[in-house]
Amino acid sequence: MTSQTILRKSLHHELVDRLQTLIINSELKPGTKVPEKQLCDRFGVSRTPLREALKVLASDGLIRLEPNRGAWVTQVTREEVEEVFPVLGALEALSGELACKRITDAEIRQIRKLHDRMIQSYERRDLDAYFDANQKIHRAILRAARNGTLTTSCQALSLRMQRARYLANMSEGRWFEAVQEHEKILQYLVARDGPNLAATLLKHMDAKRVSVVNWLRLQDKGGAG
Amino acid sequence: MTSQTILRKSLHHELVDRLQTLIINSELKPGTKVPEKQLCDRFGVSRTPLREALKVLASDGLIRLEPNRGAWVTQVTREEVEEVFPVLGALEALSGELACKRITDAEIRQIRKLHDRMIQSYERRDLDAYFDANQKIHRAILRAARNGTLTTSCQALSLRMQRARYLANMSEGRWFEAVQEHEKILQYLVARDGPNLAATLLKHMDAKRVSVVNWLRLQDKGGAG
DNA sequence: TAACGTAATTTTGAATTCATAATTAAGTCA
DNA sequence: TGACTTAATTATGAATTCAAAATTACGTTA
Repeated sequence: MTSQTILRKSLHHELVDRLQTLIINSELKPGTKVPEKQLCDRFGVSRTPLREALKVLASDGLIRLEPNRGAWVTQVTREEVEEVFPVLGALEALSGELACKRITDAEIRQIRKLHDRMIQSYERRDLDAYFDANQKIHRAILRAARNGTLTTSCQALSLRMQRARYLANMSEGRWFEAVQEHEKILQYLVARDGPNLAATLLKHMDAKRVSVVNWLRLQDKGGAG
Repeated sequence: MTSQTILRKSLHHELVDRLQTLIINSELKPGTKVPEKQLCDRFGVSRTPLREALKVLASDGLIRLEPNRGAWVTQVTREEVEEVFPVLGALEALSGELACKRITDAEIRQIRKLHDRMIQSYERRDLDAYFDANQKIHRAILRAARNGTLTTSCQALSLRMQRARYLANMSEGRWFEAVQEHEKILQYLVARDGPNLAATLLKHMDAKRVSVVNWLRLQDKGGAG
């Protein structure tokens, strides 16, 4: 039993969470093998619940199971990005549309706060803080849509892009553009203008796709990340 | 080792498929407990791979895991239907849009064949054959969209609705309407008219939602299914 | 030394075992 | 009889064990 030993109710569920975190923080690096034994030691669990968690992560596309060769952390490929972002775009557009119908004034105030914080992070050029606030805004809109299935689907896909998205240090120009888009997002949300919010979120997501694809292209050329 | 014993490579993966089938065919009935031991006997496997499969099915929402109380087949509730269909609508709309950009003439010919078969099934009032052709059409459009992620997401959600959808014996009026919608779907696909195909698929899915919700309402009142 | 083949080791997949929690059955008392 | 305890049984969650596959280490030969 190490200090990190897990004590919560459903072991495999907790492990799913923890492993997701490790993958997003790229403590488990894309393209590498999932060190089963090492993780068992680290979390103080046996292989059974760990392997249960791996099956779930595999069905979410975060790892790939190779028969008799173990589990591998999946790479974020260009093909995957080109697939996932359009789907994410459609889902976020829907979330915007639903949110406009259901969001409360209090929730809008909350989002405005997050928005302001995001703008301040932008002005400081603090990418980490920017992404944090950004993500919280998208999540808040999703929550306002009052659709758990939508939330789950979005988050699953988001997760797959997150590694890449975090690493995609945007160009100064793209960053400015993204901030402008967010001004519109807030504006349409306040106006409860579903169609325009949906369209803006869709465009926003497509721009993100382009940004991430560009970054991947650089990665391929430039070598190490 | 019974006659149904599974021999394929990845046991848990095969079990995920088989259990999904059992649930869709409601051989495992909504609201009932998943008979772990019985299934192990039936498939000639031990509890380990079966339980791995159950974790995956739980993450897809087909079953619910209650700590220390086993796995239960989830009910199709009205709330779930109201959540899932809008998401499915958005995804199918996207699939239509993408399909229009990418579908080949050969694929359209194939879909036309399925369409004709569906119409014939309608004229015979053969609901099973109708649903079969219907589903194949939707899958063919999805395939033409050339987006594996979209396909996976759609099918996961579809699966959750399938039990309900099959059982939703449509009213004569609704059935006629659905057929009309499918005529438009084929038409827009042939014309490669993405926006209109998307809109039609969205409407189609929303009508399905209404139909399923109505059927659930009857279930609640009338008792047994 | 480099390529190949074989033995030792490790890893994987899945069955089995084991402690604990939940359920059922049996017994007690009003 | 019917509510409440308590004991027996069963089911669950997770560790352990075991056979088979893959990998590594080693030795042989050209």
